[in-house]
Amino acid sequence: MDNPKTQEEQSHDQHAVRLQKLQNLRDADADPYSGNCDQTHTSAQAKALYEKLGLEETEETVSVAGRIVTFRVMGKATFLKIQDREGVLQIYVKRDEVGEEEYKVFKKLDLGDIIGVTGPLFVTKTGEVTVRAHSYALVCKALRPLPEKWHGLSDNEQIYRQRYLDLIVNEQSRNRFRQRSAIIREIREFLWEREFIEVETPMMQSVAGGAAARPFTTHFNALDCDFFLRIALELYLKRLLVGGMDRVFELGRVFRNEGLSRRHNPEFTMLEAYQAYTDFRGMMELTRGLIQRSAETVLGSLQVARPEGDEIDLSGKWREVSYKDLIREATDDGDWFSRSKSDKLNAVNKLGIHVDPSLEDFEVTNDVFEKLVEPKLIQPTFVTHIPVELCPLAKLNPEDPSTLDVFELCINGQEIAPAYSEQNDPLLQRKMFEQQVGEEVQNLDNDFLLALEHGMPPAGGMGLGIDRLVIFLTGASNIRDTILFPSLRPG
RNA sequence: GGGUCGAUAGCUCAAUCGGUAGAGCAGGAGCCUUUUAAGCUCUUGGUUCUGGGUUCGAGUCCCAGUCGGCCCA
Repeated sequence: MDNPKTQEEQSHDQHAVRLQKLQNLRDADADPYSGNCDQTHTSAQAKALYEKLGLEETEETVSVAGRIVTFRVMGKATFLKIQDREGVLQIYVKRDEVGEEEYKVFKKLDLGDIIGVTGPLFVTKTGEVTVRAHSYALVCKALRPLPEKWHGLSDNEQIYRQRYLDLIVNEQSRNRFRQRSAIIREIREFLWEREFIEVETPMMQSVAGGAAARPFTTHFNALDCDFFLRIALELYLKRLLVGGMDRVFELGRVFRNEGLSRRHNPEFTMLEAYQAYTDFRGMMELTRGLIQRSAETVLGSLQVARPEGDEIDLSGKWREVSYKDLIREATDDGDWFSRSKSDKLNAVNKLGIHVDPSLEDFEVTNDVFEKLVEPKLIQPTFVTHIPVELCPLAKLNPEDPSTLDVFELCINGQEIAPAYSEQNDPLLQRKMFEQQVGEEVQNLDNDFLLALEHGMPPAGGMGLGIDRLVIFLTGASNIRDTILFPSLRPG
């Protein structure tokens, strides 16, 4: 069945060699895609079983399954390792145990093939728990070779475009996405325990409100009109507050038609939670508890390591400081907020940052915040008393109506979670929306304002950027390392 | 969008001043019945991202483009 000449000619072309191997199997009536195999134990369970029995060799038989990641033929015996969702397990195959003919076929297996193996456990003389194969079954022939076993896959582009290869080969990446899942699970558990209910609201909206960002546009054929992908969850969740859902949250994708960077992906995952009869102070407790719980469960610690070397300490209460104090400190100017815009621009240049002179006064200050303050807020910090211009959806601070009853939580040099005492005065809300004319595509959501007029209970609301939370909890250096399939130009 | 760096075998990477494109792993043919990045012998494998240009000669220099990384907006 082998044609040595053909194989020799094609030995450089691994795809062709594997196609030939597949054909040989089919010719022998052994289609590797038609069957399945048992999995009584995962790799970790098999090892645990052996530890529990504590025997040098046991007759306990296990069936395991996974992808072949190493394959060492030593003549009439072979060691190989299979990888399943929990890790890697060694398999030992002896010619004398599986039979001469079977062993010949077995040796044609390739790295990347998926097999099932049944046999008893033993430990090798170097101490590794191993399955002594009584039988095996090829259940999927891989036609493409795996990336290199030692260096793995390091080409960024291939990692993102062919994430499956990254996941097969790079354990760190595998772990990071498991952690992401665990974090999200903890967030849900935390909110469910506090009697929040989870909802789903429209992703396609005729008015994309709730934030200042440019939306993606799409066309709704049946209605023959343009729709927008949502940029925030806020306005629909507040409608649900009006509807009597006093504790409500949504965890889902939002879309912002803006640039890509180390910290921005156009589609990203947001949590928003709203709780009636509390305010932004209540949200402070909620947000802190939620992040502490995630860190504790997923990392087992409230001290989070950073790639930069230092640690983030999430324990205890977190620092609270007003926006204005931070600005005065960063500009070393106690009278910053009484200066004219041109004075501010002059001062900003001296601080060594570039600011667009056509910006509004408050935007100049906010640029200072984003460029000089935020990057330095490594330890968790609730920034409070944010200027009224920056958000039209929050209640004014009673003592200083030029600021809002809100906080912006910064950790790891990034803003990660804003929270408000939600504005529920329908007339004032309308006025604040109307003053926002200069903002990017932020049309007036009249339907939302109508809902407010029916009465929304006083409430605290918070939003949490899940990707950014995952960045710092997992020590990733880039948002793309926390998103399985980040946005890329079509290749 | 601007700046900058990069793209070489399936993967990870070399290639001096512009002078015959190499290695390790993977692959192929063998040896090897407890290996650990197994080992040993032999061996296949290239549109050097694409398209132009300079040159006797281009992976290398120049121009344009594609994709990606980083920094900035």
